[in-house]
Amino acid sequence: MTVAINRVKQHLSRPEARTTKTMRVSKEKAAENRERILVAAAQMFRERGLAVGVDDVAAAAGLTHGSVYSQFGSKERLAAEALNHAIAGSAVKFAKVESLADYADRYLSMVHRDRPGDGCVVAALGCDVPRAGDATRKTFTDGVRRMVERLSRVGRKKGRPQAEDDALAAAAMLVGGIILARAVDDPDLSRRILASCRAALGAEG
Amino acid sequence: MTVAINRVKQHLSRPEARTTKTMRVSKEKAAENRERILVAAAQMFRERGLAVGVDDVAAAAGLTHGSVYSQFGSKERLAAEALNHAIAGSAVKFAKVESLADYADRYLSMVHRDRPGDGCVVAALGCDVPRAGDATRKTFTDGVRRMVERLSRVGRKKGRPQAEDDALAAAAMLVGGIILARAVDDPDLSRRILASCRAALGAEG
DNA sequence: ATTATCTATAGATCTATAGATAATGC
DNA sequence: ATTATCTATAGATCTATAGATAATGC
Repeated sequence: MTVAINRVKQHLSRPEARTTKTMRVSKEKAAENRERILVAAAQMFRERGLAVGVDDVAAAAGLTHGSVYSQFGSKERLAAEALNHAIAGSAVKFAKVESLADYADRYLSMVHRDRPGDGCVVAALGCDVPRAGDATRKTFTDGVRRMVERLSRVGRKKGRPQAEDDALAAAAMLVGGIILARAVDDPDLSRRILASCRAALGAEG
Repeated sequence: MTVAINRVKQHLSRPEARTTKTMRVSKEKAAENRERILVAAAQMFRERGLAVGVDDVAAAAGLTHGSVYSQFGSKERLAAEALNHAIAGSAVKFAKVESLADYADRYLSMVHRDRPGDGCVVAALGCDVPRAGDATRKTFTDGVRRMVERLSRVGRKKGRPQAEDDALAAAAMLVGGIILARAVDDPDLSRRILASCRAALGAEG
């Protein structure tokens, strides 16, 4: 339904084009379209996996798949750019976090569990990435690095030489915790998984 | 290639059928075929995700997809049974583990990382399961429960009331650790992830 | 002249079903 | 008579490309 609305909107904004089939848009508009494709792709890939079709992504952005190919050339490049976009968003979201406990509280929340489309790429696509293309894997690895860096910066025992070890282990527990909480079909077990991981990482819970 | 060999084998075992197109097999043979489909499916789903086609699975078992539908009725039921088969296999593998450190050492190994087809279903398909059918999710949840039970049984601090909490958090770190180690495209980072998680869980590393 | 977009379409795949086949197992 | 299997095929869907279109931006 968003699709139809977007399509209509674009037509309404240029009434003289109503009878024509296609049109070329301004550079500004094209950049806007590109951004809209990226936003849609970033959300849909996280929600439904990398198997989401190019046509679905395009439709969600109010365009056709031809436009996506014109902008990105291939699905692989679209995926890599979309992941990058999502990772940048997460970096902003967690920029203000000040302690590991705080990080865990936000990351291992019910909200994050229930809204994968707005959440961490690593948790949403971790299992799919080994089967994805090189560009996608590279972008993903960058996301993991950023997450680990932030974790080692907010780690409680900053002086310790094992700061990076701690951050890597914490990242694994965060990612594994959300993945398990999402996958399990028992709401109570799901809640216990999140709570246990939060507790293990020092959050009050 | 395994495909072709299997097909030939089946034909060689009944030479009089060589000229015919199809044949019915004995109950015993049918059960054998079913088992072969399950083994192939369990491995392929873990390696390549639930998106693997029915035809690919059938071919790997030396049969056609029609046979799979005759045996399982739908892809969903095949997937659920295949996961169950794989989970049973893992239970056997980890039955002898005696401590959390031992568990971590085996689970967070390079061998496990590099052979997802023979490894833990939870780590291989955790991200895909939320998007799968109910039967698949249910079987998966059962697998998580079994893993957690075993972990709480081998937990170092058995007397503690938080035994289950510890097991849930440990499961998250194990699963997250393997997933990250598989996804990342930097071998050194991958090794460090495994080592850090092993250390955090008390393994000597 | 360039180019973002659309339409149409090719060529793969994928799940599922229908109908034929022929041996099994009663 | 039953049934495990195969073949053929329907009907979706998916990635990608070619060619047309028409406004932009020089």
